[in-house]
Amino acid sequence: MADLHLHERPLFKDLAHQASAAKCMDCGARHVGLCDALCDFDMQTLAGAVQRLTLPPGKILVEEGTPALHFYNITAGTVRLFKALPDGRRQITGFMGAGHLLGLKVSGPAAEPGHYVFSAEAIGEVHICRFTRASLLPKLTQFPALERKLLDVATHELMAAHEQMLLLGRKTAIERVASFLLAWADRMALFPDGIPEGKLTLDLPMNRMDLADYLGVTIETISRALGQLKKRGLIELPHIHEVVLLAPRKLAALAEAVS
Amino acid sequence: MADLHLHERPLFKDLAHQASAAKCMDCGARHVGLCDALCDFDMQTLAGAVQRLTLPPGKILVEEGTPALHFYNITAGTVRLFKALPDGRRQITGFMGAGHLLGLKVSGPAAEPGHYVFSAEAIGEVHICRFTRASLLPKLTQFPALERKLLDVATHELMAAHEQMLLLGRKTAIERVASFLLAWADRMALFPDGIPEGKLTLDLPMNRMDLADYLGVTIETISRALGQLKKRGLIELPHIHEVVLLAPRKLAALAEAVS
DNA sequence: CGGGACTTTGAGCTTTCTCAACGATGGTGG
DNA sequence: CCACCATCGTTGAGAAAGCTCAAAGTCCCG
Repeated sequence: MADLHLHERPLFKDLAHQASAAKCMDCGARHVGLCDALCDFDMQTLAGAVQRLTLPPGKILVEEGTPALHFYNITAGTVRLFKALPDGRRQITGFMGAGHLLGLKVSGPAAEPGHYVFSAEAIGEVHICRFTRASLLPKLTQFPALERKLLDVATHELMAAHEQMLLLGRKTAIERVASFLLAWADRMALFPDGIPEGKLTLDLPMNRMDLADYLGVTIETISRALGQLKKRGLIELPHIHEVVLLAPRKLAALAEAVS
Repeated sequence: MADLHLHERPLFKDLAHQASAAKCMDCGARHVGLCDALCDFDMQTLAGAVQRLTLPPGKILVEEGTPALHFYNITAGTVRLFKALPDGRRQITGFMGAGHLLGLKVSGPAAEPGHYVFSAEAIGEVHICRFTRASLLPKLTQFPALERKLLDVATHELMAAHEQMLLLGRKTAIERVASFLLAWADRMALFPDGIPEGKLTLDLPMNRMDLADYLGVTIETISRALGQLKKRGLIELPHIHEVVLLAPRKLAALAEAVS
């Protein structure tokens, strides 16, 4: 509703500070992800268990049903999370960007091994920081602040998930697309003071197929809905991966079926 | 997939033990909800801030957008959680039963006041144990075990939410109903050793409208899907609020689109 | 026994999907 | 530098799943 624009926002946006010494200390996501909750001393001990990796487009990070061995902290790029049915139908459950932690949701209690309950693939090139679950989980009990942060993250994702259920269960195609564009703009921190009146440019790293599988429709429907929004003067599409919101407020009214 | 039947299960099922002294000590949900994580001593201090209430059918516990003042621990009955659009469309995001904690998801960081992001109503008569967020939140920092339990709960709900997204975004009406029946059976702890071969009776406290709004279809579609399942010999409908699963395995194959 | 709320069933309609063709775009090699 | 090719996106026409509207059937409760 009124605070739709709050939902998909990543929890941490301050990329400013930079340390300099060890692997973790000069990480771009140092003050973005949960690493912030580990004190510097402990960061040193964690750094030993950490791998920084660069993944090519399409690279599979996580496959549903495989043993959950790692956490992934995304430092650059975008990842799609999804679940699939045996006949190939796919539902993308979220897009994760810099500062997001991957691997929280596994079957069984959080403290036990378990298996991943989703798959994850890189969209475009992705930089991640990977560490074993075994190395982080003990830290949880040691640093309550870390657990608190994980709880905040989980709670936040839960709210976004419920908003998405409303979208998938009850919104029309065009409302879904409008809602997505606004949520994406908000997540990119483009709404510091609420939804603005004027125009606003968005970069969409994902392709139409991803969008379709995220919004529970087909690529043709995505294409037609975007066309419709363009025809109504609500957006422009300068490039395939770029959308200009011409009237964000009107888009919001459409997304929430106000009027 | 294979572990669909794991998802909707409440975390705690052992209703056996009974204490006897104070308000909390003889609570039926004492070893079911998160109270288990508070030591007995602290339970006493919490008991002072607790109200046990009995709610009539249809009673609104929580209204979306209002300040989040309380946590609710459900001790008996079933509650529907939902989000609604201004024009009245409604999406039920979950059904909560005995042992479930309500009020975790609010806007803003978990430690701040914030507002509820969902509404909640009693289905049938519901018994709850209500306490203020203000009284519980300090306990979080004090008892890390409590925070851990909340994290487990949130993680578990997140998995269920993602499973539901797959259902809402990609499954047909009949697959949705089949999936729901299995998830509900599992949640009622009827699958201790996986999905059985033989028949199995379920009580459905909610009406068709609730089912429809949970599964993202209309009541007519629910009715037709149940009729279809009956015609195929997969279920029986002795009463409106009772379903007999005649062939749970076949139902599971249908729910996951296997074959 | 009657009334209201809920459920089922039926008929026609709408939205979205499917299938197919066409168009754009970006990368590659000549 | 351009032409070609593969991939991705758009557009159109017909089909289908599910929705809407309407009527009849059930069930519960007083």
